[in-house]
Amino acid sequence: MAQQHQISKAVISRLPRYYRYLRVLIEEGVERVSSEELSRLMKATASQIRQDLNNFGGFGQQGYGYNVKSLYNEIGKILGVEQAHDLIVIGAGNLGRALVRYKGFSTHGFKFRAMFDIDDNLCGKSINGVKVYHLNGLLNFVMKNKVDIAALTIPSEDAIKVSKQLYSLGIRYFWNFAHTDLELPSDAIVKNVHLLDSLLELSFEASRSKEH
Amino acid sequence: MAQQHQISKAVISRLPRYYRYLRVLIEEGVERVSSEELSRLMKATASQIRQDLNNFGGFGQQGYGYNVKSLYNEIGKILGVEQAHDLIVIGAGNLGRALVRYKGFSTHGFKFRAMFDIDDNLCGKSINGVKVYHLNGLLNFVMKNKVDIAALTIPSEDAIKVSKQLYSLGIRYFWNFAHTDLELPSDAIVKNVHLLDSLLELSFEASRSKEH
DNA sequence: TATAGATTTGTAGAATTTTTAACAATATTG
DNA sequence: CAATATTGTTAAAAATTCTACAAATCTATA
Repeated sequence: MAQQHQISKAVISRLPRYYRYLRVLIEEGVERVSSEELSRLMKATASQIRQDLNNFGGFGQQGYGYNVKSLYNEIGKILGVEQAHDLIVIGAGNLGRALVRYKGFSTHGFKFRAMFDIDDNLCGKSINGVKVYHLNGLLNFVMKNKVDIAALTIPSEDAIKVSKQLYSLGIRYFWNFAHTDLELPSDAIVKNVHLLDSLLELSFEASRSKEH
Repeated sequence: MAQQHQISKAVISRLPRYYRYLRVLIEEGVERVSSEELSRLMKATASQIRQDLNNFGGFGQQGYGYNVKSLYNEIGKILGVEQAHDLIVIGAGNLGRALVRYKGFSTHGFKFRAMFDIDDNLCGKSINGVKVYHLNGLLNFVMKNKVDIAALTIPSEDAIKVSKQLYSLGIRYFWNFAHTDLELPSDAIVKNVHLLDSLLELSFEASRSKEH
């Protein structure tokens, strides 16, 4: 096994962005790229790019730069897109439906296996080929199927409750869209998408500039 | 005008979270809170909380702590929830619809004024009281109405194009859900919600832990 | 093919930013 | 009024970013 020195959060959060830009370069038929070129494109410093990538190994070559395709693949490996990830979505409202309908996830190994809701009008339906079950069937489903990640698109209190159930069933990865923090043991890994928080940051900037 | 020393991004990104927790405390009828109590609740250090809040003024009192309600209001002011913010949503798909349907935004001063789409089946409809117009009418609408923030829930290329148009019409605040960075002058302020990026971070953690 | 000059990485160390610790100053409480 | 609680703030520690450059490779040319 390779060395497993701790990668900083700041670095991890930038990886998907590198991945994104590299994909664009591939689509444009670009074969090689230097950290300098990439930095201009991404509005980052070349030094940061080199240092970030070097956390995972020397992907570049002096005098040449980086091979776009192979760097893309390496970052993909690091991000785990080569493994299949099985997801369930709790909540089949607009947000949940938006998730299962977005094409981009499936091309990176994410497979939506089921949705769950308490609304009887939704249960039994299929959204983009993903079946909606009643929340009552959640426990049964999770015991019988491989589930890696649970996406939570339900109100805060429900999200806290359901995430605890899912944790007790062994699920450790949560993609949380509820407007609250989850209350889980520390080995659970939660990625929050707090839309109001992000909108408030925008509001902060907007109000602030008006003061001048 | 008060001093306007630069507030760090890290601090700003924590403000909405303070705001969220304080609201919960208000709902629970809690009148005062110390940085120590809050830190336990929020899993942060008390020191960080005190220092963050102190960027904006001495809201606390030695020997007492912080008055929950007044701190909540102060942070609300800082975040600009007292001003009305007029939003438009570009893209009336599931994601756009999820935004205009979510109750939480309107209670903080955010008003969705219109949605725009190119799908004729959607145009003319109303979603949660918000009318969907054809994208052709965007320019006209923006010239005749106050628009503070544009939410973009359309594919990447379209988002880049439309955001440039909106910028040229004077809009400076963008809430971008497209899977790309926008290409705008530096006085535009963009908050990105890159769902795939956030899912990939989760995938990174999941893959990483499997290696052990 | 050999070679000189240009390019570009990987990395050590400096600078900056962010977080945490510690405590004097001050208010609260009984 | 003494004991306790808790802030605001200074200073230290830790984390992150940037600068600078030696080492390695590439490219063009004779």
